[in-house]
Amino acid sequence: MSKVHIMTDEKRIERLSAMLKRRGIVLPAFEIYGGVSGLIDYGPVGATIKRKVIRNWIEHWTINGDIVEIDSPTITPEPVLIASGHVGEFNDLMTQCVKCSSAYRADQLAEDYHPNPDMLDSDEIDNILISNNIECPNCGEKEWTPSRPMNLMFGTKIGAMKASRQAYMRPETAQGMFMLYPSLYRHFRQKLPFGAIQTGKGYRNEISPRQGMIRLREFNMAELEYFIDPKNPPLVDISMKKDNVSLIPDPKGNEREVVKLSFHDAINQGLIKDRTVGYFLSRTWDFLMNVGIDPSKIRFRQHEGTEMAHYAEDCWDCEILGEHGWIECVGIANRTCHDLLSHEKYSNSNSLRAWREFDVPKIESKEVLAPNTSILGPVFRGKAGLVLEALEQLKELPNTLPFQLLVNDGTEVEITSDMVERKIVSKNIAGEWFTPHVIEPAFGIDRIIWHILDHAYEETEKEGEKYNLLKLSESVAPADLIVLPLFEKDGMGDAARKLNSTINSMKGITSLIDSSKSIGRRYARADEIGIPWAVTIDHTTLEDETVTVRRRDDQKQIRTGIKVLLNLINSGNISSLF
RNA sequence: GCGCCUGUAGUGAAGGGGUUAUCACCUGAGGUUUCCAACCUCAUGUCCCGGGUUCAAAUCCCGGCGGGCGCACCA
Repeated sequence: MSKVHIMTDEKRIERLSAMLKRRGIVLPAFEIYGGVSGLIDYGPVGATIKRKVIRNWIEHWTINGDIVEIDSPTITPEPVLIASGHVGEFNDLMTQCVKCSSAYRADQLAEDYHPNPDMLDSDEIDNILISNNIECPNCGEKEWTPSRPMNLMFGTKIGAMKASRQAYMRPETAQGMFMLYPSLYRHFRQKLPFGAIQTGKGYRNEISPRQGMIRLREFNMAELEYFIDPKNPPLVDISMKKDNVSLIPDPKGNEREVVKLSFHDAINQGLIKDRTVGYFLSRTWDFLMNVGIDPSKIRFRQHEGTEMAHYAEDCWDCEILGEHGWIECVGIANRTCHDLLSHEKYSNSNSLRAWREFDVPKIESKEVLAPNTSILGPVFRGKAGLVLEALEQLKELPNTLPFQLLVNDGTEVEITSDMVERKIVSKNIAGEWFTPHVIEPAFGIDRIIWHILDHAYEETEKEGEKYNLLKLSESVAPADLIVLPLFEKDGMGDAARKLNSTINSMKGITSLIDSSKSIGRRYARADEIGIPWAVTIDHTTLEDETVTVRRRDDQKQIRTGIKVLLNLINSGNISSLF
């Protein structure tokens, strides 16, 4: 990742983090036992925000019907991750230069001294480093720390004792979608394109988790695998996408400059090469708008060849600017057929393909030597199968019979004219099997939530005092509204409780109630956790069934009837009051 | 993993080898109050963990754990 130095306001991060902790949004996990780096809790307020972000994400992708949700285990048997490449990629031995602390893959240092260094264990490879006086490429020193495997996956065992199988906590949810490909293919009536999404936990045993919620050891992922026929890519229409976005394309000419273009133009000008990738970039943009990310703090950056993941053919990151600088929050990769092909190879399954029908069936006719098995069989006995195979594979037919046929076991046999019949066979070929390509948008939910909070957090002043508010989008706010009795007495408290339970009985609507301390303080508390609307019950309410509705973002208040308000809440349209 | 800095109520801070660790805000109970963190009374709650030095450790030392930054690593 290119280094980006942004002036970050560390004090603001501290104040924001303190608020998140104080208000039960995001907290360090296991804190009474000292905490564990890279693990966090979402508290009573944060868990709701997280759930709403994920729900928005699921609805965003499933709305067209071509994408379905699945859910698979986090514990994954080793062969799956061998096929996916994770075991190989993650099990490298690392060593460090004692002098300058540069870290290297030990097998790469030992490359010239052993034919197959990645097969060695750490003692063997340490010996090679010492006995060959291998120098540190950085400082030239020849002293190395003992090498150790840098396995970024959490290992575990399925079952006990001898019967147990090696397994890992999944490092990504994507493999679950590939495992279910056969089921998805049937579900979608064997027609591409289609996709599957999954949200859930992923695990990476990071060497040094940093930056709060940015690099976690257990984190929330949301991934989409969209399967396409590369020869008939889906028709996507993004002509409506006129918003200008910031793009940093991979330069052929070594320029890494931000280009402001609409997705539509970026595709038409060839800046985004794959239309389908472009479509998902624009849909990603839409999602980030929905959950309240600041559009001026988003950019899409194409990976350079060297940083491309081991599977990806083309890759764009969506980066979001926050207090930690530009952070990769979404990766959109064209993984091509890599995963399905690899699983097909390792699992011996033949159901990881799709059928492509030709527009016009192909008629293939060729001249063959059709075997007469009643003669061939008795003559060649055990070898007959090999002979048949060799006959079928024959590229050029002999002009005359008998002839010498080379069989797969290296021997030659004589084929006489009574054993075969020369004839022309024609075959009607309606289509072909192929391995679909897959486009993968992968979202880091925790990173997105951090930026939602970061962008929504506003520090202002009110009558000389500091005043914080969280201007969350209604779609991710921890509650839709809060009901506040001006006072507990004279029946206002009862009226508030009644209204609150009426609102909460509406499907999908969450209302809170708060009656402790002064009204100003309660507004402040609600503002700080981002509740967009406050409904206040006062003396007038008791007389004429009206309440005041207060808008978080400008503290404006409007008086309206309870019945009118209930209708607006139900239709999600409170803002039309203002 | 290395280096530098760091850890005191829920939050933010002060202090510091010796009686009962200080302050503000927050939180809770009661009072007061006719819409934006008001006020009064009372209450709850803290020295990250382990070891060492010492008559005595929250304070000094060592280690661990956590946090921040830099280097390295990072799908």
